[in-house]
Amino acid sequence: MPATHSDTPILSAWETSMIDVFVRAAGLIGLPRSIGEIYGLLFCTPKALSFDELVERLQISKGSVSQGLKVLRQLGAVKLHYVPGSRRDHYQPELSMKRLVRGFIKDQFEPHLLSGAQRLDNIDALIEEEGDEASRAHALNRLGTLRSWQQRTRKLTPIVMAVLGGAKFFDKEPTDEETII
Amino acid sequence: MPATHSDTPILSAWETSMIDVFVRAAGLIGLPRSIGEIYGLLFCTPKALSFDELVERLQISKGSVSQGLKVLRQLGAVKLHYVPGSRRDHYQPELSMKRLVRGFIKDQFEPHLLSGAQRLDNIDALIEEEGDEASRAHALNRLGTLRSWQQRTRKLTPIVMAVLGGAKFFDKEPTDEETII
DNA sequence: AACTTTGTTCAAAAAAACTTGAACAAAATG
DNA sequence: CATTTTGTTCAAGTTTTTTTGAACAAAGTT
Repeated sequence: MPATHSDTPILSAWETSMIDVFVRAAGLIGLPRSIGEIYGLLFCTPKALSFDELVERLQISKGSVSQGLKVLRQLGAVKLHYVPGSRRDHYQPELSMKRLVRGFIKDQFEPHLLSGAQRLDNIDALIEEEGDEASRAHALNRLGTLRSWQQRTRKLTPIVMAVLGGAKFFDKEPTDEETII
Repeated sequence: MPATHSDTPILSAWETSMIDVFVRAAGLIGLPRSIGEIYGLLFCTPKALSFDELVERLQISKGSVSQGLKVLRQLGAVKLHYVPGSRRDHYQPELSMKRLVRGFIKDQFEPHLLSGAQRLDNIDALIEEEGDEASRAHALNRLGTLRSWQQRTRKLTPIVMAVLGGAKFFDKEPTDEETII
């Protein structure tokens, strides 16, 4: 019997399938497969896993695991779990959907939205130094549309978070402030 | 004067910048640059543009424009605009954020959610044919978490649409049905 | 019917994103 | 302090995605 490697290197059928779900989900939000795999395996496993265990069970390189964990930490999607006997870092998945979504929005969405606001101001300036009155008017009109889209997107975020928090939520008018918790 | 090509082949500064905004936005939701460019130029331009005008002004291949318009049509992000004098198809951008978002969700998100539901049932079956009682219990527990995430995501969609519609919105309890419009 | 216009398709080229693994750094251990 | 353990970095390799452009189809013109 040519035992190439022992212990628990192979993933069970249900683990493979569940990891696959996370790989797809990762793809959906623009994250690489390896990140889906890492989070997925942590999600499947009862105990915290070390760096090495991730490398071994997922059969991916140390580089991928290192970079993947870095991103997952930034997103707040994994937490370091101190294990007394061991010098290694151990990881557990964040299981709160609300926190996962917040991390993603804060890290991947909001930065784009904010830089976007500045860009629109630049475009505004560029339009002012343009050709005839009529085309300037149209350009400013479209810019206004874009600004309204941005605003609405910003308003959406806290609402989404509120709903995920299982919160009671109330909103009288589109122009009103939201009452959240 | 070596006039390589005439008319309006070059984009103005503000057009370039505004198109850039859409290219970034496209990237954010996983669509190729060319699609951002096409929608962006349509968004900048007062009149409907033909296939050829898109090719010429954006300086991209016919293939890219053809495929890009196909996707944009599927998403409902562009509309065919009949122009009396011309045999060519002319396109205008969809300007309603609500419709744009709905198109995107319907086309890119919901399919994954639905197929996801089936996948979870398969995983359920796989877990049942597994090792010891304890690990099965944990696996089923995690599967339950995943199902609750799915459900919440499904609940979110109509809420997002309602908010984008500028609608009055009310929700007493997490478990309640939503009252929309 | 032959020709032109308009747009699609798809294989190949180009570009972008992801993964790997070897070299490296940091810190603990003996 | 030399050695081992643990994890990071990054250039090079691989894979995936996107773009191109030439061949093709469909439909209108003359």
